[in-house]
Amino acid sequence: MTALARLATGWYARHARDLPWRTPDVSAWAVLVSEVMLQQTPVTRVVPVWREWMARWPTPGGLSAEPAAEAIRAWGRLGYPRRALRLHECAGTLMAAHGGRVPRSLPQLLALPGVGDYTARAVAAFAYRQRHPVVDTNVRRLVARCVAGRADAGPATTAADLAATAALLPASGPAAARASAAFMELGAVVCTARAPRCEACPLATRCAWRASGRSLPALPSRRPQRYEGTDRHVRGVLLAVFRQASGPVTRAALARAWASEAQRERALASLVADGLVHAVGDDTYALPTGPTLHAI
DNA sequence: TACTCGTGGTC
DNA sequence: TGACCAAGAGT
Repeated sequence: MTALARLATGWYARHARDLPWRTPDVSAWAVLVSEVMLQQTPVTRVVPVWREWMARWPTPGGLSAEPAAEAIRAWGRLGYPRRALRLHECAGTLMAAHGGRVPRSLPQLLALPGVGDYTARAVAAFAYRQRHPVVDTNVRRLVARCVAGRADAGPATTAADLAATAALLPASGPAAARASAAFMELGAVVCTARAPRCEACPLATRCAWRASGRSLPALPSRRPQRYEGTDRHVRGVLLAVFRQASGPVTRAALARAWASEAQRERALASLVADGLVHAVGDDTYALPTGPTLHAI
């Protein structure tokens, strides 16, 4: 085992947050749902929604048997609601092609809706204890600092990221999975983007970035981050109307939620294009009702 | 590759 | 106060 993995794993055993999807007996389905919910969404907001989903849909069969609208409603305000739709599709794929179980191989996981490179590796490692590098934004930053001595990682995940992380992992699957969880946790709570807590870091004595004097991170790109008034905002406002309605929603109801007609129509069209909303009449729309597997 | 896609907390 | 950003995926 590499020294970094040993130090990180030891720290993790003492300081890891007590997150419900880390309980030893959680199913691969529960891990998969947690990973999708955690995509670009903070842990504190995911926890209560994940608990609700697991209580309601402990297996993919339960979710796939319900209309997609229920997944969208139960998604609440986690953001990026296409993830709820993909998770519902994913449950259907698991039932249709995998016997209701989450597959174990990376290629099969990658083929699932809503599962990309990160999530496939996270499920293989955390649910099945396989030895795959799990590279998220936290790990990339940790490795960039500790190993490469840079203030932050480059713009995109590359084969180099995977190779650099794989080189840190212990030989056995379970130990590698623990090390990956430890690296992610360190990046999330200690080696943070803005205010790293090097005094609390178990890797500090071996960190190239710290040894070289902690050069400042590059200035953030100047892409506008404004949310108020964007099309994304309008989509959120309109979809909230659909979530709260028990049935179909009229154009008039949407007009009450957002005044600008051009922007409202543009947002509605994009929701329809994404499959989050369907037209059910001339001036009426609703969350998607299908497909359900069967009507018992 | 670069862009789109929500939401709410933080400093 | 408002810019930044938090376990990415899909196109």
